[in-house]
Amino acid sequence: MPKNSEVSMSVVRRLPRYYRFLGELLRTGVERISSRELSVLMGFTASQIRQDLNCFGGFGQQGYGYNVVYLHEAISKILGFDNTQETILIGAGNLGRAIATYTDFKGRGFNLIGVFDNNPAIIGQRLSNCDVTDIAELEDFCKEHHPTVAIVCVPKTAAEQLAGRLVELGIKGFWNFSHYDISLKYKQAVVENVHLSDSLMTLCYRVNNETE
Amino acid sequence: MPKNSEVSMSVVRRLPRYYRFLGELLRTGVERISSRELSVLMGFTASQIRQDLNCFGGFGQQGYGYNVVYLHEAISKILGFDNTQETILIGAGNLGRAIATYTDFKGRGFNLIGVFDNNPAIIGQRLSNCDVTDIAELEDFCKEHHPTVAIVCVPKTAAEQLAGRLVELGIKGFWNFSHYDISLKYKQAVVENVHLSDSLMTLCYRVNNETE
DNA sequence: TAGATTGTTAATCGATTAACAATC
DNA sequence: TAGATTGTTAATCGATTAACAATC
Repeated sequence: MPKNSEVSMSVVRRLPRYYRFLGELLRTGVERISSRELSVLMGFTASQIRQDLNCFGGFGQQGYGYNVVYLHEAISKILGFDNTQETILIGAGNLGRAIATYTDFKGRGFNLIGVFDNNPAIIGQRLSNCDVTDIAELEDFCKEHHPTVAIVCVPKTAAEQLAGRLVELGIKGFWNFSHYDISLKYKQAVVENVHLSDSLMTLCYRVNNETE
Repeated sequence: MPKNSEVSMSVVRRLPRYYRFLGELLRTGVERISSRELSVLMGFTASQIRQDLNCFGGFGQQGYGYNVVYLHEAISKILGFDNTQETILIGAGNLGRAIATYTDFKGRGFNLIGVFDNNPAIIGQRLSNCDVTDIAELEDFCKEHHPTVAIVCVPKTAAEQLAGRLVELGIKGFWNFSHYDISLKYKQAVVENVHLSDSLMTLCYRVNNETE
């Protein structure tokens, strides 16, 4: 098995998709599947599937294919779902509330332990098993509970001010919904950006150019 | 200028980022910028920036660089913001409501004209200038107003049932928040997926493997 | 004019696909 | 054993970077 750091981002970003489709097969009661069959379901080439999986080890068997239960479990381990990250959410506006409510943190290796906001009208409300807390208490909270991941659902300017503070407090990973580019200044941080408006702009281009 | 269809997806997906950074420069009052300066701000190489922009035409001037106002406006045109797409939102749960409230549709070439749900408790509520309407009225509405884009904020199974119906009714573009893979069955549709849980799983992997 | 910076071609790099020997 | 399908190497394809002549 190659060292994980050698695995390219292209491959890593396909892992969740494998996990989703295998989960589906699992629920359907499918026992084994070949890279060929999986390629039809997922819209990848069989070659790519075998290549991708072999970055992490040999999970298949010649002449048989892949055992669905075993492969699903293996990918869950690779993604690191059994190593829980203590997580905080910053910003409990519309988007933050939707994220907190909608997301299955527990099943994905995260444990939401705190929600913060600066709006007095929101502070004190209950959200996904957490009391929305004044952002002023962020330092105290982190020193006590040592979260490693932060979900950033605040406007750009607020994110700009928060990022350094969060890195300082030991946050290693960011699920970033703001337009502030955390990675540019904090190179060591792991940042997954969800730029909704970028996605919408791309859709605009494509609707105008791909449908003729 | 090459035909748009020749422009690769990699380039298209960077356009919104250019637009965002140029908008920022615009607000800061910066008049001109070189690909070198922009590369430092954005974290792309200067070479890539020039290469990308030249897919759409020569917007710069040797020895000068790029005029910020002009380039910003040009990218807005390329993205197609001046050609408004009539848009409907399906699913007014937590996520749908956040999307409807949070998103600047008007500034991005979209016009939200209808919101649909099947939950009687939600139908009739007011959301982003629309009355939440019973999904049963989808056909009548589309035949009258001819929307071209649908935002899908419903669970996987509902999306699976809806997709064909929407394509049938003339929807060309999908902003898809569900885990149903619309493209697999409807090849002609333009689909932008926002797979939040995939993004979170990727973060899980990276936090576990990139921070040692 | 001299300096700067683009537009564009060529070189490099990485990712995907094809092919096939190994093996269940 | 024969058939199927993997793991893996080699070939192809596409995207990024480097270089530089054109030109403002």
